[in-house]
Amino acid sequence: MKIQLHNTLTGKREDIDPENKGKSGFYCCGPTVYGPAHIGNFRTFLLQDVFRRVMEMEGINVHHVRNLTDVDDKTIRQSLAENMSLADFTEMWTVKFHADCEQLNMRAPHDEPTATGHIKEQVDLIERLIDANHAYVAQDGSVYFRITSFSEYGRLSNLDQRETQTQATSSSGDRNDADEYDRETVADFALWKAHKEEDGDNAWDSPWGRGRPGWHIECSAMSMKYLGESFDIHGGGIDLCFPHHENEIAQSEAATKKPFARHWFHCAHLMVDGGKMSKSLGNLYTLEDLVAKGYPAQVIRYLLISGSYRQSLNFTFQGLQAAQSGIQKLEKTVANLCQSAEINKNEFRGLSKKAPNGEMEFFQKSREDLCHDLNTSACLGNIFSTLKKLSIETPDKAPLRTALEELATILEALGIQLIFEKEDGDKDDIPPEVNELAEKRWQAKQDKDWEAADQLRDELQHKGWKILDHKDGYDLEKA
RNA sequence: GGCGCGGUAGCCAAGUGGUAAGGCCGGGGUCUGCAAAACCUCUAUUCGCGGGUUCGAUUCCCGCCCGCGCCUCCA
Repeated sequence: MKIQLHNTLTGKREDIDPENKGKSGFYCCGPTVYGPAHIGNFRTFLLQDVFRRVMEMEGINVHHVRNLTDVDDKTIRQSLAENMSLADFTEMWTVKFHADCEQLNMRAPHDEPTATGHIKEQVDLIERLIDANHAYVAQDGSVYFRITSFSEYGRLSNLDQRETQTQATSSSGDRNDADEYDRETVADFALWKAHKEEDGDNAWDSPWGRGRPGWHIECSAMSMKYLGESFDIHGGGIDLCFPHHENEIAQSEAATKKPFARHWFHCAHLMVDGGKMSKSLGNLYTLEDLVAKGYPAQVIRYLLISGSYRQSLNFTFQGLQAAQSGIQKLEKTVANLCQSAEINKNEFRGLSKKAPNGEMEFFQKSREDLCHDLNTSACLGNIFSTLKKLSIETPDKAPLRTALEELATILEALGIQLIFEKEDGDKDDIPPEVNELAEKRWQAKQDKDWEAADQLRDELQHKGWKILDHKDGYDLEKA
């Protein structure tokens, strides 16, 4: 089935990979590893993960690259502050990032290049730009991209040159004032930054002296190295549109004279309580924060992908709660259907497969939602409505099995793993005294001693256990 | 100021030129000694406001109001 995605560059929904069948280069701007990624970062990475999964479901061979920015002002500043080498410092946060990704059930990219691991590629690219007169060396040994040499500049973010230049003049403030004297135009951006005192030992040799790469150049150099000078899809948060992606396009296309990424895939931001998430407002959450509050990573994943990617999603705890209830409903319904189909629910996940060439019988709508501009929200909606129909119409085992296979396939594309509770092993976790109370209460109930039974039930409640009665017995569940 | 996104039930959120998916919460019911759980079921004559086009607009056009984001290194 054809996959379509809105392209920021053209403002239209376009087919993905219409010509280069079966193979797709997908580059994502990854995190700067100077601290724990927050759930806003993860919303983007998660949506990218879903998109990759959708392509894979449809049989496209994706080459997924996501970089790690391991040298910039923040990483340098923090590592120095913590008295660690830049390498050790960024390694520490990379490990943390990977652990978070795994918890969130994200597929690892095929390549995860680092900026410091690709100094040579970046230097080479900068040299090409200087040779082509698209870049120049400033007095201090920094190298800048000459944006007036690239007439397409501003196309992605719809800024014309006059605008970018006046904007730069009026808003650059004093942050980069030292650089400004060296630049031909204030809007020119750094490809290579000459070494400064505050960088410590973090500098590399280059034809222009010691220094370090500017931020934008790493993505150009690394995407081209792993995916070629032109590739299919480039993704990131909407905030990267300008200047980061604009700069990437300028650098790359000026150097290669070829179109860079064909398709630009931008995710809207996650908001918190209706506004931007920021450290200073104290509303910046990490995965760890939420897990510590008792929300499983799967629930967080569900919430973060439950809104469509072009729409900003407002994070609230009420929303998290809703996500938790939603995923639980999904789990119960699937467990019931598995029972009807005489399938062990633990084998449910294994039922997923690649999507068929033709249509799905039951979950085609959900599949189309995913393929048509990654409409995760509609996809989930259609999952629920299809499930409702299924449980009412209760078809025979064979069609039910087909339905479950399709559902497993869709959920695999969403990366949602259902966790079925009350597995056989779980009973062991019940403390003996709790079991004893529950037994007593059951006995009292059999004896129709309601008062005693209710009292015991309250007691169990206090100990944090809930009784789920059914006809000829009961289950215990942690409250 | 420029660019972009959005305003749909208590909350979250799809969507289409033909009369409003889904989730959460809440109500009702079945079950139960009562609960809980589970299952079933109900909840927007209406889609920010005012015009226009149309047989018909939430969906297209114009204007207005409100919210949010980006505007040089934040996913």
